[in-house]
Amino acid sequence: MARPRVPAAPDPAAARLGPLLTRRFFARSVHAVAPELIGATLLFEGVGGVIVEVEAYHHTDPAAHSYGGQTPRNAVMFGPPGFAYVYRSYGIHWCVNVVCEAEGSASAVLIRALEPTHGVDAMRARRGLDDARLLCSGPGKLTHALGITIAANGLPLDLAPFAIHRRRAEPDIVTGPRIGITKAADYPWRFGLRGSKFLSKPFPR
DNA sequence: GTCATGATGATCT
DNA sequence: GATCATCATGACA
Repeated sequence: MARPRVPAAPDPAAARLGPLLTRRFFARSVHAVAPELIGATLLFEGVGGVIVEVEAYHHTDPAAHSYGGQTPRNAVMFGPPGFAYVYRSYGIHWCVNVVCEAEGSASAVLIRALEPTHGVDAMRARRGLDDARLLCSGPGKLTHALGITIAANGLPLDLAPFAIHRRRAEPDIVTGPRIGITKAADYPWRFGLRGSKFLSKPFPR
């Protein structure tokens, strides 16, 4: 069925930002940080939205980039928490992670989808799309929409151009298996905002 | 709606 | 040479 293409209006409630998340927030287990990022607002140069989908990658996890040890690509994951780890995916896209836990623990949360709330016109221009549901509904899409590239690799998340604001209310969170991986594909380390129209894929029910 | 496929480059064997 | 933490497109139902 061809649904009429109606761009979703930004949720006015989502625009009420909580305080900035500081490095201390990220200095905890990825399994604690990942679900708490759902509902937070990620901005890059003032453009972004509400985080509606993330995945946790722990250094003991065969699917994590850090699993095989430190390399030039994943070096930021081995550094202190509260910094951005950006890598190229499939030779084409950029993906952004937030480094968690402690220096050397090499654990991170992949930001997979946003509900666009800030700078939506800029995102539409970069992506060449109107439908807000498609602007940031995937890890490669959201970096394109926000203008995040390898230049952001290693930048602190609590200073410009990044800002992540704490959520105001406790969201209804769904969990499920992660997307697009072959190793450890059964770990339920994908977290999402239940019922969101801005997910990269629906959660299995 | 589902499914298959090509693009494209760093990393690793 | 194979493997990717992906996306857009086009065939088909």
